[in-house]
Amino acid sequence: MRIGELGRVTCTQIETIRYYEREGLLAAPARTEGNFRIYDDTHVERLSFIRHCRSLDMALDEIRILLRFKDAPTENCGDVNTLLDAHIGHVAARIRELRALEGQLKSLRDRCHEAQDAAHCGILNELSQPSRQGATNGGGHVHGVHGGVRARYTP
Amino acid sequence: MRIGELGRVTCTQIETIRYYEREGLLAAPARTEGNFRIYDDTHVERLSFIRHCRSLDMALDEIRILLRFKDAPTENCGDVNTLLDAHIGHVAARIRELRALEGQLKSLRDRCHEAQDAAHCGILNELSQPSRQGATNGGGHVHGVHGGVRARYTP
DNA sequence: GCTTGACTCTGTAGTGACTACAGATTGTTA
DNA sequence: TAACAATCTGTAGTCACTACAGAGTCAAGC
Repeated sequence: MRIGELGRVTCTQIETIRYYEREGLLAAPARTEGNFRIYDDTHVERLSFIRHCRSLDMALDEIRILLRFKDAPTENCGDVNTLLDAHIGHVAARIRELRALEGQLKSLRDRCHEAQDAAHCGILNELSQPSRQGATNGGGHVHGVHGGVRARYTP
Repeated sequence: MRIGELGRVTCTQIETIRYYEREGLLAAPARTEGNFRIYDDTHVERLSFIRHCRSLDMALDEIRILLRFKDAPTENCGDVNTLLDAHIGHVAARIRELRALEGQLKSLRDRCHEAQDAAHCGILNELSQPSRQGATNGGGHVHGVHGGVRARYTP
């Protein structure tokens, strides 16, 4: 099959498939005479694996590790369990952070109930104060289980 | 004060301050003869406002809107409430998504209790199947209250 | 006056995981 | 043969920064 069909079968955009190839997650497939990529069922399986992992919000680096285990079936899988436990820990931590954030936002919202002029808006005035106990922000704009690239803001 | 002191006072990296200036969130300040930026208390207040908003995980575009209200104090602040309500909604939605994800990860983890060879690892085998009901993933790798730039994966 | 070291300047590139597009080529159907 | 779909490579953009390189500025000590 060609890239379009692989994309349809695995619900993956064509650019994403080529991106995975560039990133070394998907091996470079054979080509037709006209230089079109040709895939078979092994590619479907591998891409399904990757997409399933991504749907569970694993980072590509984590997926790389899991793929290495898939490629070495006699290896002991203990590290797979460890990786998954760590990932579950990250997700749980992010949930706790977001809940704290939600609480802060709701208490901020309570400062202004009816519309009035902006100069007297309790929300805007509160926001002008430095924030109290530092964001629980693990990666900026509610992103990033893993902390990620983004800066931590802890005033 | 110069940029270093502003950074210390507001717990903001120098590069971030310059970035906000480039982005138009912070007005370009006066300069010394030697071309150093000089800030005063109004800048401290404005930057504190921005950082406080960021610590609440608002996007810079949302903060831009709030700043417009701060700059027009006679305007009605009803839209501030609307924006905040929407933001709270996004956070709440992301928490729901992450909880669903946590459940999926835990049930995946249950498939392999003791370390064995990778070929028989229930986790790796399960991941090779296409994912069941599509990720609740609102932005890739547990990022993004706002959905953001990232792709949604819903197989 | 000179040196040292801290501070600041501009500009560019990198982060993650893609997405979007331009411009060219290939394949399929009428 | 022409039209059109599919694919190719390569580059740039997303968000909110961070990290440098290489140059210039400033204050304190000698």
